[in-house]
Amino acid sequence: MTEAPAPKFRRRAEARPDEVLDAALAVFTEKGFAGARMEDIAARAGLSKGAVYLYFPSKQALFQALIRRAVQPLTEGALTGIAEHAEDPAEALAALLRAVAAALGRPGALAVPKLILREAPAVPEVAAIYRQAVMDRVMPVVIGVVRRGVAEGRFRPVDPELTLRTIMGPVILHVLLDEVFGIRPGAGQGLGPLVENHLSILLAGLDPGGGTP
Amino acid sequence: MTEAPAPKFRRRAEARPDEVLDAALAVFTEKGFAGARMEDIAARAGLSKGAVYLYFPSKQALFQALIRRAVQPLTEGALTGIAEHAEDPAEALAALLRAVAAALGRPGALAVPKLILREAPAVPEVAAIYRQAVMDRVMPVVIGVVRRGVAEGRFRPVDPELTLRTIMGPVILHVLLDEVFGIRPGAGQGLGPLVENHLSILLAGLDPGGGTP
Amino acid sequence: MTEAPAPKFRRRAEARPDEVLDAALAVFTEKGFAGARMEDIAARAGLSKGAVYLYFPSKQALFQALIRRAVQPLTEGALTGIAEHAEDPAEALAALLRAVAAALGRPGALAVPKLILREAPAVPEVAAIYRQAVMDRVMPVVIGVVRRGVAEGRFRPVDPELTLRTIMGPVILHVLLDEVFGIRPGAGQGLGPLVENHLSILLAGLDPGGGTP
Amino acid sequence: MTEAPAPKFRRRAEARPDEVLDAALAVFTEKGFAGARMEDIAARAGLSKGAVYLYFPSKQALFQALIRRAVQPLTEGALTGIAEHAEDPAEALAALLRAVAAALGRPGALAVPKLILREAPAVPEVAAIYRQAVMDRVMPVVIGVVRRGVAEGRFRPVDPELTLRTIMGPVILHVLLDEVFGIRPGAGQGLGPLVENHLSILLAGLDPGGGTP
DNA sequence: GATGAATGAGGCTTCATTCAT
DNA sequence: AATGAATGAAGCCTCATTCAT
Repeated sequence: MTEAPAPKFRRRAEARPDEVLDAALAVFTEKGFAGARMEDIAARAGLSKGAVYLYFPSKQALFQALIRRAVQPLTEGALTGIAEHAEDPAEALAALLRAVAAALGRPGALAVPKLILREAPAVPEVAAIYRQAVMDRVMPVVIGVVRRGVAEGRFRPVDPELTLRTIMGPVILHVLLDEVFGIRPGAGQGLGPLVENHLSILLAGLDPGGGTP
Repeated sequence: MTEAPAPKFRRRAEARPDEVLDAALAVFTEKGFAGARMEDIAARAGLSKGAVYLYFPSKQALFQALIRRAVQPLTEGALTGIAEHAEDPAEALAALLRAVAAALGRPGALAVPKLILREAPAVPEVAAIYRQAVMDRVMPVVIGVVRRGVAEGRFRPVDPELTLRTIMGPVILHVLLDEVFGIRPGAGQGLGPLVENHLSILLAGLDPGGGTP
Repeated sequence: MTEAPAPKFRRRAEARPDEVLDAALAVFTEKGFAGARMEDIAARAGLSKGAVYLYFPSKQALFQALIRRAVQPLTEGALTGIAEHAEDPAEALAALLRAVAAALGRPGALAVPKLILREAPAVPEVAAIYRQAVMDRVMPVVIGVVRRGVAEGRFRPVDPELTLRTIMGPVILHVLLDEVFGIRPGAGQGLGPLVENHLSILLAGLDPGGGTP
Repeated sequence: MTEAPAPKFRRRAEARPDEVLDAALAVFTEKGFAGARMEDIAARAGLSKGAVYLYFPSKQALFQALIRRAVQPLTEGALTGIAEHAEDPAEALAALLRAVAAALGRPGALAVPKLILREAPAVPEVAAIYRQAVMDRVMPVVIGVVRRGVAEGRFRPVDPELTLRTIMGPVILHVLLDEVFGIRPGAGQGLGPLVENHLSILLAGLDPGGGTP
C-alpha cells in the first residue's frame, strides 16, 4: 500500500465547469449533439452522470455554453487588429490569411466550427451565436480591406463582398477536404503552403496592373 | 364487385423505394441522422412505419442507400466532359465553375452534400462513399486542367493540388455562408455573380503575363 | 406443446385506453400520483411500458383522463333528479342522502374522490375538474332543497349553505374515518344505519315545530 | 481573539431539529411526501442539505418525527376537559364544537391533518400514529357525552357512535370544501357561523321534546 | 404487400443519501 | 457541527424494430 487510494471525490469546484466543457467538446465532436450521451461526457470529465447537472441544467445548455466559451476569445477580435494596422491592403490580406492559417493550425481550433457546421440546421441558436460572435466580426474587416484597396486603386474594381469568398474560401475548402474526407495535398502538411500558393494567385488577380486585359 | 376499388395512389411498386428515399432525404436534411424518426420518414412517404422496413432493413441502410442514390448521377461524370472539351485551360476552368454553379443552383442539389458534411464524423461509411463517387472524380479533372495550363505555360507555375482549393473554395464558402448562417451578399441571390467575380480574379491571378511583378 | 404459445400481442385497440385507465386508477390509488410508476400501470394493464404512451402522452395526461372518465357518469346528474322529484323537502333530503349512501357503497366508488383528496394540492387541475363536474352540480341541488324548505316554512330559518355541511358532512366523515383510519362503528358496516341515525337528528333539527324552545 | 465572532444566527443547538421540522411541515404540506425535496426542506430551515441528516436519518424518519411532534400537544387532551366539565350534555357539545372551531381556526392547525389525509394510504404508520394520538382520545369523549345525554333522557335515543359523525362531520366537511376546492359559503369567513348554524340544528335534532314525532 | 399496435432498450434528468473537508 | 460536491439508482419518455393480422 505505497499509494493512497484514489480519492473518490475531487474538489476542484472552480475548474469543474471547464473540465466538463472540455469533455463535452470531445464527445459532441465525435458523436454529434444527438448522438452524444451525457454519461459519456461525465465519464470523460471524471464525474458521475448526475454531477454534470450541478454545472449545466441540461444537455442543450451544456452545448450552448460550449459554443459560447469557444467563441469568447474570438470576440476579443484578434484578427481585427491585424488587418487594420497594415497600410497596404495586399499586405493586410496576406497578414490576415496567415493569421487565420496559424489560428486554424492550433490543435482543437476546428472542433467548435465543425460542431456548428453539423448542428446548425438542428439547433439554430448556436448558429446565431457563432454568426454574431465570429462571422459578423471577421467578415466586415475583410470586406473593408478589399473596399479600401479598390477605392485607393490598389485592387481591380471587384465586388468586395463576393471577393471575400475568393479570399477565404480556399482555406475553408482545404480544411473541409481534410476533415471530412481526409483529403490532403500530396506534400501534405499544413495550411502554410496552401496560403502561400493562394496568395500568389489572389494578389496577382487583384493587381490592377496586369492579368487578363 | 364488378370494379376494382379505385386505388388511391398506387404507383408502380418499383417506385416505392424511391419515394421512401425522397422522404428520407427531406427528414434527414431537416433533423440529421440521429434526430430523424423512421415514423416521420414513413409518413412523408405516405406509408406506414412498418412498410419502410419492407424496402430497407434499418435506418442505417436507408441512410446509406440514400447517399448511394444521390451519388449515382454524379458518377456519370457530367462535369468531367466539360473540362476536357475546352482547349484553353482558362476556358475550361470557367466552364467548370459555371457548370458547378448551375448544378448547385438546382433545388435540392445541396441536400446530400450537407448531409455528408453533418454525418461524416458519425457515419464514416457515407463519407467514403461520397468521396469515391464525387471527390475522387471531380478533383483530378480540375487538378489536371491546372497541371496542363502550367505545363503549357498558360498559367503561372502554381501547385495544382493547392490551386484546386483556390478554384473551388470560394463557391463552397459562398454556399456555406448561405446555408449555415443565412449570409448572402448584398446584391444577392445566386452563384452566377460570385462565379464571375471569382473568375475575374482567378484567371488574372493565374495569367503568367501580369500580376505582382 | 399441447397449447399454442400465449399470443404476445393482443389486439383490443378499442378497449385498451379503458384498461389502462383501470390500471392507472389502481396504481395511483395505492401509491399516489408521484409514487406511481408508469411501468407498474403498464404491467397491470398487461402492456409494456411504451404502449401506455400510445394512448396517453404523459403521466399527467393519464391522471387527468382518469379523473375525467370517473367524473363523466356523475355529470349525467343522477342525484339531481332525485331531489327535484320529491314535493316534501324533508323527503328530498332523505332520498338524497340514501342515494349518496348507495352510490358510495358501490365498490370502487371512493377511489377517485380519495385520489382527488390526496393530489388536489399538488395537481390543482384535477381539483378543478372534479369541482366543476361534481361539487358545482350537487351542492346547488342540496342548497336549493334547504332554501325551498325554509321559504315554504317546512324548515326552521337556517342558512342553506351552512346547512349543506350539516347534511352531507356526517356521510363524508363516516367514509373518512373508515378509509383513512379504519374506524368503523361497533355495529358496523355500511352507510345505511349512519344515514338513518343522521336523518332522524337532521330532520328533527330542521323541523320548525319542535326543538329547543 | 478576545471576542467570539458574532454568531450569525446561532440559536440554541437544541432548537435546530424543531426548525427542520417546521420547514419540513411547510414543504410536505405544499408538495406531499413524494414531491418534497430534502434540499427544499434544508433551504427553508436555513441549513445545508447534509445538515438535515445530522438530525434525521432519512426522509421517512423526518416525516414521522413531524407527525409525532404535531400530535404531542393534542395528546395532552385539551378537548377532553372541556366536555367533561359541563353538566349539560348539550352545553358540552356546544363547548366542544366551539373549541374545535377555535382550534382549527389557528393558522397551521390543519397542516398536519391534511398531510395525514394525503399520505395515509402510502405511509400507513402515520395514520396509525395519528389515530392513536388523536382519534382514540377525542372520539370516546364525544361518544361519551352523547351516551350520557341519551342515558339521562336529555337526548333522543340515538346511536352515540353514529351520532358522533353527525356532530363532527359538518365541521370536517366545511374545512375540506374550503381547503380542497376553495369552496366557502357566501358570507365567507370562519368556522364560527358554521358551528352556530350546525348547533342550532343539531341540538334541536337531539332534543327529546320536539321534532318529527 | 401493408398496417400499426406493441415491445424494450436506452437516454435525459431528478434526488435521497454519502462523505471529504 | 456543517457544508455542498458527488454519487447512482430510478423514473419518465422516445423510438428503432418486430409481428400478428
